Amino acid sequence: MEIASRYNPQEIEPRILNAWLQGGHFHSVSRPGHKPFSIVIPPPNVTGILHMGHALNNTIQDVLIRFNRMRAKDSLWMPGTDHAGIATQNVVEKALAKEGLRKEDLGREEFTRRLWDWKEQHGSVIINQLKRLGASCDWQRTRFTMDEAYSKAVTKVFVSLWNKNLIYRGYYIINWCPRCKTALSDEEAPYQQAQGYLYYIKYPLVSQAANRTLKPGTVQATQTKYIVVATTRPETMLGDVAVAVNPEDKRFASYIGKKLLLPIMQREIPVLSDSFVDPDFGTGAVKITPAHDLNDFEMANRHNLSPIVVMNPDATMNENAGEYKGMDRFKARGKIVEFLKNQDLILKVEPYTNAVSRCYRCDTVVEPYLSRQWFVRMEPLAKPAIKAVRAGKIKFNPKRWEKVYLNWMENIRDWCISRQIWWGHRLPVYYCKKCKEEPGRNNKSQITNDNFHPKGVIVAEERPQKCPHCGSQDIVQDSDVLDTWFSSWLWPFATFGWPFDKSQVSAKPPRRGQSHKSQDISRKREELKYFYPTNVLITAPEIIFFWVARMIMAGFEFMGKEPFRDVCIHGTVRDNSGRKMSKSLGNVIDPLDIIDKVGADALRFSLILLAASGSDVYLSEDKFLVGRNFSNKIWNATRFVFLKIEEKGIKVEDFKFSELDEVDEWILRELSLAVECVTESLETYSLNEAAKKIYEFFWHSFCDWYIEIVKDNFTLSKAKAAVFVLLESIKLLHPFMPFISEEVFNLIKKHTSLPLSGMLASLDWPKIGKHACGKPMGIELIFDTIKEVRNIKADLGLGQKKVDIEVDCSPEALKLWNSNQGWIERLALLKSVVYRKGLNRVLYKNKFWALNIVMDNVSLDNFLISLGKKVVNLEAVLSETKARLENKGFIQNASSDIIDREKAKLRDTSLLLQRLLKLKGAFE
RNA sequence: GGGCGAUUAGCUCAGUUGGUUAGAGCGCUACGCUCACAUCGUAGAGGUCACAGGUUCGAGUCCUGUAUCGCCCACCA
Repeated sequence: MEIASRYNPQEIEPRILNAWLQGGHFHSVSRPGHKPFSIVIPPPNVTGILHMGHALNNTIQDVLIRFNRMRAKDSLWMPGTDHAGIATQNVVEKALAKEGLRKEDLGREEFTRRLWDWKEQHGSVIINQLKRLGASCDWQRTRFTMDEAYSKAVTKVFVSLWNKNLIYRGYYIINWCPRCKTALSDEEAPYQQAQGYLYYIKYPLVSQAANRTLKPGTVQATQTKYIVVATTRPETMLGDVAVAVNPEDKRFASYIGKKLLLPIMQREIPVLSDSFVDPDFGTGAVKITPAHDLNDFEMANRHNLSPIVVMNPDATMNENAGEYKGMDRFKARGKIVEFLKNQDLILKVEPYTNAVSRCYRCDTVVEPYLSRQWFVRMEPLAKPAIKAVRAGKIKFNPKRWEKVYLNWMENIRDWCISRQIWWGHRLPVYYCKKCKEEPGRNNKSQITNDNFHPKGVIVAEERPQKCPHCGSQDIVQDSDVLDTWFSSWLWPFATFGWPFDKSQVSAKPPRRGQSHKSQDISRKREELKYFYPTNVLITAPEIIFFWVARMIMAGFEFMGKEPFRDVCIHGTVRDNSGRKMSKSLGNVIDPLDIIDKVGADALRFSLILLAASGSDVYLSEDKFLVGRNFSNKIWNATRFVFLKIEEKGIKVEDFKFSELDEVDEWILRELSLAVECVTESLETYSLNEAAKKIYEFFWHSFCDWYIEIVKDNFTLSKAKAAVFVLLESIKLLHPFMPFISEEVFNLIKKHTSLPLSGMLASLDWPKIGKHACGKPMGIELIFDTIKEVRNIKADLGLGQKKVDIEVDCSPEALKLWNSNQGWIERLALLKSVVYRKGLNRVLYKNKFWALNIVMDNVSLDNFLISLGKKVVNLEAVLSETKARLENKGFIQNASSDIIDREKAKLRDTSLLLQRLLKLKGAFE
């Protein structure tokens, strides 16, 4: 026998993978008259390496894709990677640093070339890792967000939004990393708790402070009236333009409209009222620094105050900072505090824990910074996206995420899309130098957001030859690139080749009668029409805002349709104590390591079992043993079947069953129920329900009962049934454990003469109900009897000893017993079964037979104890049931079948109880 | 500060519209190397379903409140 007794995924998985890829089993094309099923992969970062989150996310997608592929749908899983602007640039910059170079040393062009080199060399790492996981993506279609065709989509979208006045350039407070010198999105600047200080600073009233200079040795501020403001960043006070209080706050009512003298800068600033100010926080008065704080910026806008930027892009103080010019922001903070202390302008300093944003790549404290950036106006885009979800066109699963989505969408803010880095899609924005100088990005003290289409700014898909306004050829392109998400939000349709630009070059040779370009384009158009909207998007909760919501908006804006019909949000993968897995915590479990140890199938199956719909997954290495053990069980069940077939020289050529007995019928019925359950569960995205059902059926029905029963009576008929069940089981299993199921399929082909060909991945899904059998069967009662006999034997201390039993039964039941006696004796560990009328003791009884175990000289202690427990239980049930049936309310209100059930229960329980009491009495 | 979720066996979780004696896996205990599998088999122990009220003939399930934990959002200087 050449089948190993242990399943060895390391040998099998690479071979199967290769066969799938060679056979083109994952490629899908649109076929008129067929049904599509499509998913676009959440594109991993091109710098990424597979982590458990990916493993879970992609396993779920693969299960759905494989399931639908087997249901003969044209199943397309679109793979690809994301250029991940800052992350990738960071990786390459680090590599450069090893050569002692900075990107500026190379210049933009050369540095970008290096980035592409890096991508060519390392960009497919995660793709190959996904293949090892078993992901059945249509790999021929693998896309990259900076592919030429994809980039055209990005440019087109930018221009289109600009033309509709949905993109504008303007000043706003953004997250600014002074080290990277770029704007960051909110997700790129996560908050961290930081220990700092809250400084309470006195701002004197001008009426009293007028003509007084607040310099050392002159008038003491304590002698004047003042307002105290609290701040964590005293250096920003140099840019203060006002102090705000709550209009309801009586303490400050008399100050409103008056002027304060801003210490150090000696600038007069107004006291204004704004309901944003929380009278209960700090002193109830807020300094307004519009250029360095988002709230202040918005308040200043409300009150028509101009911001004053006091820092340079590298976070040193600028010329607006007076004597602190050139000083680093933190050094300036110290100096300013020192000065204020000397002036007695600090009331107190309190330790304070607040949230500080840090750059995710270099950990530098991010500065809220007034800067000229490009924005997308989101509200108009959000409207149809909100409507669609409300109308149920797009469904979230679990549903609760819908609220999260809607809440964000209804309070949506404009999207800062420009980044001051070099890796990404460059803005299709050109400046005519003659019409208008390219504006400096920083140091603006004026908030003048641009008009709709300002002069000298040209937004176009192609670089213009000359300025349409003045004809000048002195034109420069904006140096910024777009936020990575500005390309990912187009993923569900841009991956199909949209917008089908004619200049796209096809790699395919032209076909007869049509130029290859137009042929290619019309095919792509068809495919988009066929596969879009995609069926379902599988992603993690933290991606809802960045990506899911934006894809929905882009879908409606550019396709006029939702990008997907269902969104499944799965949980986060955590370590066993609930912490997120991260390199810095050192609690990462590497999926590739698990694949090496137990196989991709075991990894996949374990993950699905653990990931109950949308709940977080707590992992430790031992949790993968479930999958490993199950693999081995499947393997050995298969091994057993073919071992027997070989031993008996049986030829299985077809599934024409001529002589099914009760046991065969039972297992076929169980199989049918499993098919039904798994199918329904997969249709409703209850993957773990489906996985559990397969596990339960295969292990506990097929292996524990069926195989055990047929072991010593392995006929042709049994072989057929066993192979049939095996074949149908691995079909059910295939979406979850594609490798082992495929290998079992190979073995079936090898050891039988069944007309099977191709690969399991392309086979049809089992039909529901085909083998359901309505025949009432006593076989399950036999199972119960065997269990009960084992149970009693264990209590009697006869666990592994063979015993004689006596059975009293009807002639009909006797037939059942006789025809199955062999395996009954084996499974219940019996020496013999004697049939006789009337037993002098009944240990077990059901509707059809009663049974006694012949025994002498055994300890009855345990048996009587468990008998006693049973009696107590039954008495409780009995009195409960009685009480229920005597309850008028119950009789009046409960449905008739419930009442009937209770009546039956009363009958059965009291009979059983009587018998047990009698039995107990006989022993005592 | 708002919102959401969770709380069921030692651990991780199921429990469908309220209706038999609340289930599974892992772990644990006992026995067994029975010729597919010790990555196995058989049996067993283990739960006042977080707490307090309420609705109901009947609540793990519905309502209200409390506690603890977790997550998300937010402009609190």
